[in-house]
Order: sequence, then structure tokens, then C-alpha cells
Amino acid sequence: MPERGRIVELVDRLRRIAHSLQFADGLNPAQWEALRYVARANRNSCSPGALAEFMGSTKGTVSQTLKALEAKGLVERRRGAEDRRAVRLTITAAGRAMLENDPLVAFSDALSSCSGDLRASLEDGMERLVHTVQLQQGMPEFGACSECVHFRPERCSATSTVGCRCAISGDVFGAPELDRLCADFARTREAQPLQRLR
Amino acid sequence: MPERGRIVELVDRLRRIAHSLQFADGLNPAQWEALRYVARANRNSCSPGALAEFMGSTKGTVSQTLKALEAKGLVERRRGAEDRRAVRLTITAAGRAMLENDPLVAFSDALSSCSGDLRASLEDGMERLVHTVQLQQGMPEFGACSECVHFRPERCSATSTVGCRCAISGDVFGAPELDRLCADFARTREAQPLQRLR
DNA sequence: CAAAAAGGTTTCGACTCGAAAATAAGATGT
DNA sequence: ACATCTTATTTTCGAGTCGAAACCTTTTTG
Repeated sequence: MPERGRIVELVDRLRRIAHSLQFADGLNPAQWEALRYVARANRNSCSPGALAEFMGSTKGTVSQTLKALEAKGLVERRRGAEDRRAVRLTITAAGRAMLENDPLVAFSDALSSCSGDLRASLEDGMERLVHTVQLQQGMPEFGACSECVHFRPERCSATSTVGCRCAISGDVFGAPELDRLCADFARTREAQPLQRLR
Repeated sequence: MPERGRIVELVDRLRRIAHSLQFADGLNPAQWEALRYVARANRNSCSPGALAEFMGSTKGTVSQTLKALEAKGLVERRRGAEDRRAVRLTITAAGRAMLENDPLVAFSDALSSCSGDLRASLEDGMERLVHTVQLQQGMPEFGACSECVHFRPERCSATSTVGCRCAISGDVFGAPELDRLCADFARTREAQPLQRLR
């Protein structure tokens, strides 16, 4: 019997540490999370609504977080050209600069001295843990095209780069956006998570 | 280059999920964390001060968390017999019952279908990650006698069970308390964390 | 077109948390 | 003994976060 609650304690310790680290540079944890998201989401998902879903929060709450980030000059809100209800979020140069000293890189630093295999196996394990819990709890999952059900490979117009036509939105994403987070993400191969770790 | 920020995203995802799960049964994340702590700390560490240190919070904040838990009948606060400034915290039967459906067991459940080796290697990796970051950041670490510098094995008075005399507090802990968290904990072998994972 | 739906923002109230002051009991020094 | 310092905790207060509900505006639908 390998002690039932160890993972519970570890997850809560991680939560507590990550929480307290993220009060750096005048931002709070929600603001750091939103800033990271805006830097990492594809163009279809850079909206307050998608961010709210990502954060498991409400649009009202997210609106205030974004207001704070905009006031600090870290993100921009622009109304959409075609659909004038929509707001498109973009990170500014100052926002990217801020992310250079993301307080959570402390976790990345902690892994810097261990082998790539070790790091990869830990990351894979944590990723499956996250995925499994999100699935069990019916939480939405965000991810990139490469593992998405809606992914349809496609050649871009002029160049020979392989892009992605999304079966949901119908939009084409080029190489730079293929690795970005998407709100329409649905993982391929839903079953048997965590059975084989590597 | 195995993508720099993956661990950052995973940790923040874990934080977000753990946060939102912990609004169950009328408690909030701080209250769940405190309840778990009271159930898990040894008798020297069951105090508001130690809890504040554990949670990286202030005594004032913790005092309110405890007031809420006491009002719900989940913990008891009793003034110490010898030192009347001190308060000793104990978990009630209702508190233990509450912990039976700790919302974070979702993480334990997520690992239930994978092999013991896999689970152990993931837990070991996460533990080293937590330990390394706590060390880097100068955060206090809590742990049990078995890995503590101050541990001095000792036979209990009447029985033949091996206990622990703590070199700091001078107190003797019997078998049931050897695995409990202690505020005076200091890990043996400070160096090279995460070099070898197993 | 009117009505409903979708995307966001604002308002309001409850709650959390940290800083500082207050309380109270030991410990220390003379 | 007595004043002072330290330790342990609680209370008070104010800033800030967050969610629910109401509101505004722009599409979509019937």
C-alpha cells in the first residue's frame, strides 16, 4: 500500500508554491496566467471568452483581469473587424518582456540539472495526470493542432510548408501557429490515459 | 531543445485545477489545506503559527481560516496546558469525515489505473521538484522524522517500539507520530536533488 | 423585422488576505 | 520583585479578487 494521499499532498504543495511565487512584478496569479495564455493561444482563441473557459472562471472576472493587464500596457484589446462583438487580444512588447521573468520558470530551473529523459518522463507523467483529471471532471482541455481531432493537414498557398485546416473553424493555421493553444481542441485517442507512461 | 516552458504550463494547469476543485462542501482552498495539515502534523506542530509558516501565510490570515473551520466543527482550538499562550489544534471526528471526500483525491483516482512503479516514479519526481524549488526559494520545508536531521532513534519506555527523540524539541515521538509533518524538519543530504530520479 | 443568442463589460456584494495594532503569557535582566 | 523583551495568537481595517446578475451591443434566427 504505497500511501494513498501522497499525490494529494504533492499537488497541493505545488499549488501553494506556484500561487505564492506568482505575486511578482505587481501582477497576481490570475494576471500571470492570462498573460501566458495570450502569448500562447492561436488567433481564434485570443478572446476574453476563450480565456474565461481556459481559466475556469467567468467572463466578468476575466474582463477585470484584462483591464488590469491593459492598464499596465501588457496586452491590447481590439474589437474584431468582421464581428464587432468580438474582442481580439494581443500581447504587447512589454508583455513579452514581462514574460521573460515569469516567476514560474523557477520550476524549469529546478529541472535544469537533471537529464532530458528524466525531465521528459516527469513532464509526460504530469501531463497525463492533468489530462486524466480534466477528463474525469468534465473540464475543457486546451491543446495544439498536432494532437487535435479536427486537424486536417494542408499545404499553404505559396510555400510548401504544411499547415492545418481546422475542421471546426475552417481556418488555416500556418507553421507558426500550429503549436498554439486552441479553444476548439479535442484530443485524439480519448481512452486509456496513464496506462503506459512512455 | 525540449521546449522550455512545458513544465511551467503544467504546474500552472495543476494549480488552476487544484484550486477550482477545492471549493467543495462549503470549504475554500485555504480551509482544505489547513484541515489536511491539522490531520497530518505532529503534536508539536499543531499550532496556528506552524500552520501559517506551512501555508506561507500570516498568522492573522490563518486565524480566520481556523475560526471558520472551528465554526463548522471540523477542528478544535484549545489553549495549551503548560504554555497558556499556545493554542493546540486538533481535528474532530467531523473533520476526519470531511477529509474522507477531500476533493483532491481526484488526483489519486487519476493514478489508480496505472502501475505502482509508474505512480511512484511520478510522485518521486514531483517531490524532488517541490523540494528543489522550496530550497531555491528559501521556503520552509515540512517533513517527517524518518528523513530529518534531528532524528535520534530511541526505544519507547514500556514497549519495544522504536520512537524518535527530536534533537530540537527534545520530545519523543512514538510510532504513530513518526510519519507526521513537523515544523522543525530539516532534510538530510541537502545537496544534489533531482540528479538521479530513482 | 422582432426576438433570441452571442460576446463583453459593469456593478455589486461576499469573501480573502495581509499589515498593523491589540492582547496575553513567558522569559530575561537587574 | 519589576520592568522589559519576546513569543503566540487574535482582532481590526482596508485593499483587492471573484462570481452572479444586469446591461450593452452586434449578429443570427424565426
